[in-house]
Amino acid sequence: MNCNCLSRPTVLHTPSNLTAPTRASHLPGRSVSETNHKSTMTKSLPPVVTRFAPSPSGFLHIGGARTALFNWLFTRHHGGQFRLRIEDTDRARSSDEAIAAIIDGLTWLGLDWDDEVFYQSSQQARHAEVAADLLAAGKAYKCFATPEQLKDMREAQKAAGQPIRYDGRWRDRDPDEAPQGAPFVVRLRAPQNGQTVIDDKVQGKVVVKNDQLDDMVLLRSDGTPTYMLSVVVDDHDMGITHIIRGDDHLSNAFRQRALYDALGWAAPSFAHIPLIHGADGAKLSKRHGALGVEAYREMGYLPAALRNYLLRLGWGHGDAEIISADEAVKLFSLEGVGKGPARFDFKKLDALNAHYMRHGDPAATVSAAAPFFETKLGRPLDGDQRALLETALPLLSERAKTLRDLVSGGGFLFAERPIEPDEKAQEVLTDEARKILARLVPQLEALERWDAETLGQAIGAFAETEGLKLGSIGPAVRGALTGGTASPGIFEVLALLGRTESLARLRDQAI
RNA sequence: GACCCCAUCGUCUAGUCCGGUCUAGGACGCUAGCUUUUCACGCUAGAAACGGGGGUUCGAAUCCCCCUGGGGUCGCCA
Repeated sequence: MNCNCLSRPTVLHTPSNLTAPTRASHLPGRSVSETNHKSTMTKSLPPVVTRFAPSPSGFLHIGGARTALFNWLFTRHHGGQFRLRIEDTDRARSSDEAIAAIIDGLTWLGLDWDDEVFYQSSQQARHAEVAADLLAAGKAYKCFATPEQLKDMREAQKAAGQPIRYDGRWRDRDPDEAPQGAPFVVRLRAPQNGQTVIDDKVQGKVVVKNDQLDDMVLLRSDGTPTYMLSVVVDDHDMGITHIIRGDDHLSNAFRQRALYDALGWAAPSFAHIPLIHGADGAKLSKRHGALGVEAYREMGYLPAALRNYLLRLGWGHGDAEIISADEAVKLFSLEGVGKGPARFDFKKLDALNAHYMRHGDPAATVSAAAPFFETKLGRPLDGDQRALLETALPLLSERAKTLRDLVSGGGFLFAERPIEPDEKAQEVLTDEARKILARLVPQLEALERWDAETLGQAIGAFAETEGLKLGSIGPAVRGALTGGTASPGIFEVLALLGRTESLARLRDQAI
């Protein structure tokens, strides 16, 4: 697979990091020249510029997050620029909350973008101007067909078993035939013969006959640009070199390609990555399991784990499974992206999350876990408690898949006395067991050192003098200390809780 | 319906481009055993896939065709 991107002419693009970051500086608009400038920049290859262009009508869902990740990885791998563009052309369906959620989600995942956020709606005038130019050049035309007429047309086509597409009724008709002042849309006069070939970086060579494509709407009857026009103009103006996006845009690419050609612009490279499906194999949509990334955060997943999981979903590199962000940047390539859709599997995400909790950066895990503990406790963790959490982390994470599991397994650390043993613990804390506890307490009180090893020896010796096996006193100690029947080893728990608290909890249950 | 895309264990994938080293590898999950103060972790072992049919070839998971199955798109949404 060769990279024809290297020979693509680039647009003259002001390095945005050199301009003052004013409110308007990220609006290239008509200041962008269309001059091909390859000769003056021969020594450096055209830089890679990618973009993630979500529509702010929902939240950053998992599929979008992966698209962003792949763009980010590809860009960082090539040392290029990764831009964030909010496709808010449809103002009615856009919301500030959605924009905030997208930005929060990307930030949480550690996907940083270059330059300021670009808002597509800020370019409407530019888009309309491009359409006007096309109209003037005869490459676009006015279509006076009403929505009702088009609806009828489609129904007729469907009834006749014909392909559904605009029939070109105004393509060659004299605009003067339309009623005076009638509303119209502007459509692209797309080629009707021949074929269009897109050498997709993931899907390979894809060919579509031009007679399959109809004349798409560029400008709505209210004069606003459609998505199809906006993306092409913005991608061009922003100097985007590689468009990496969901598979669902593959057919759009052919229409957009026609627009590029009409405009005389070189099209960027395309890479259409497969969509993510739910565990049942059905498409992951907003109403079917497609959660926003914040939902994964709330479920207790670490960003590093989710990122690693998303990376491996649809991309592979030999047997590599655990891949750090740095390694991913080094290894990532579009060639490694699979062509088929992948199903989302929580079990594997769990496994990855467990790995990162156990072997990742402890400080990051503690920071991520703290809010979960605080929510559970209803109060903030103080410095000592945070430190306690950090020392307990290795023990706790061995028993957890998510940060939530950390809370359910480590809640005893911050529980307030007297601890209420749960049902199972109560069964273990028989009168007999409580008496044993009473005899154990003085033995522990006498200890000079209070660490797991010393405690282990002391309790072992106690068991021996009592003529008991460790297994018959352990559960009671655990029940008294944690209020439950599952926890890290009791010696470790004793050490974690400290002498004062441990003894107090044991006395609470002893009789 | 039309057009386009895809197809290896239950799931994610390696291998496919450059046919033989594939009695198809890894990971998650699953099963069994070991370890063990509980729960886990860990370790060991195991079950588990080239959708079907035709070709091409000495030889095909790998190349070609058809079928089947999945998916996407067909808006004055993005």
